[in-house]
Amino acid sequence: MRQVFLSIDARQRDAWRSAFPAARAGRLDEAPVDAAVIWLLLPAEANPATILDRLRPRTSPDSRWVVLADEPDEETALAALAAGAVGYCNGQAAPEVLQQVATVVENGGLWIGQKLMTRFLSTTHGLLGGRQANHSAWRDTLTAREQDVARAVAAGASNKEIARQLEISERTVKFHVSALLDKLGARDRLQLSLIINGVPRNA
Amino acid sequence: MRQVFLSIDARQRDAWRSAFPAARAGRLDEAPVDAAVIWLLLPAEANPATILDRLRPRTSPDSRWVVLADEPDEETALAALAAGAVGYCNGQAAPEVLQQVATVVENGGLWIGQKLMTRFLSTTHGLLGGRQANHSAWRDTLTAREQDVARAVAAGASNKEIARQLEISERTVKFHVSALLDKLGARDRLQLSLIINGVPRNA
DNA sequence: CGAATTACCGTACTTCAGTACAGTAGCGAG
DNA sequence: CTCGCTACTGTACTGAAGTACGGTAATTCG
Repeated sequence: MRQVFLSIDARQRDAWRSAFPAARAGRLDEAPVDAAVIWLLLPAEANPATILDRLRPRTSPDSRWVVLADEPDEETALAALAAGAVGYCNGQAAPEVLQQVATVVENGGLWIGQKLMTRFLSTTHGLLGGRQANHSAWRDTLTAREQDVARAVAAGASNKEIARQLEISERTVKFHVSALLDKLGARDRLQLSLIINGVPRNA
Repeated sequence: MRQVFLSIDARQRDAWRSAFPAARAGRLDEAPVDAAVIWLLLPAEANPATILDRLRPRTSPDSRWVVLADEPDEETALAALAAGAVGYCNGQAAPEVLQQVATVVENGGLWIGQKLMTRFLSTTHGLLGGRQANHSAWRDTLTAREQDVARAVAAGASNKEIARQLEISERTVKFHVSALLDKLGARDRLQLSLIINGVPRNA
């Protein structure tokens, strides 16, 4: 049996069900589990480490774990991976995505999702003292002044505030903002801030 | 063409060659590159960020990058991933491993190798341990519905889009957004998104 | 020199966000 | 049963964001 789905209360995930129609679902405290990939739906407050540790003796040493979370967050992802999981993704993900995850982890890969990855990396990179000349992807298309405005927008400033900060008219701020939206393909300043802050938009 | 192998001096990798006999190899500074997976053999002293940034405009935005290193190290791995690579592995790896890496990254996965992964995690985990009260701080003040709206706003959706997503009227979305701004002390939805996305506040 | 780029500013306009001030309805606690 | 909380909706309004025209001045580059 390749895939098994486990949850605490035998809750079912429709997306998962349709991704792997032939697979089995069960409860966490069940008898020995044998599968290539074991999917775990954990409640938000649960500690992945404890659960994985309790489960490990009842499973084959070479099965691969994927933790599903309804509200993924960085900390839990780290905890899950540290506890031996090789995948961490949103429980509401589309069936196609889940199948992709399966392919990846079965082949020895690691899946933590694009969104988590970015945040994860930005945090880590800063903490490790890496020089932050990294996300220059957006930077090199922009002029110096546009970068000033971009930073201010990304920090949540209004046009009026930016105008005061840079000592230019509000009209000129709008001018630069429009250029930024155009160059970076954003619809409004919020999406602009997501791009600049490295938060990818969802599909 | 699915795989392309690039290096600075047209050096060849036998392992890679036999993993993908049909694929093409070339030099870094070549004309536009189009491939699903682009393999990059970088010298130890090179900065992955610089090279990837220089290369990015000449490639399709949805190609996946794998950086090969003769002497893999944690810092370079981080730099490569931060610069947009989705794989980092030893250039001397066996063909079977390389094919596995290809499968993983083509399916949207991330490959950084078992050894690096463990070191990586232990470092990160320790560093992140301290500062963790922030992410769920906003969650427990909010009702279930407010959290739905909060997530959508943070992702950059407009009121109209959220209304469609949640199947409620635009007016109700505004209602929830106002409650969110009040509860979380944000001035507008941009600041709200910064709070929810965990982007630190500056002046 | 002309052309392109950058930075700057103005008025007028449309669209959206957010608030004010209403209201209905369900549900659980005291 | 009333009180409080939550979810939902409506109309009307203000102000901000963003666009569409317009313009001047300085710089670099072929």
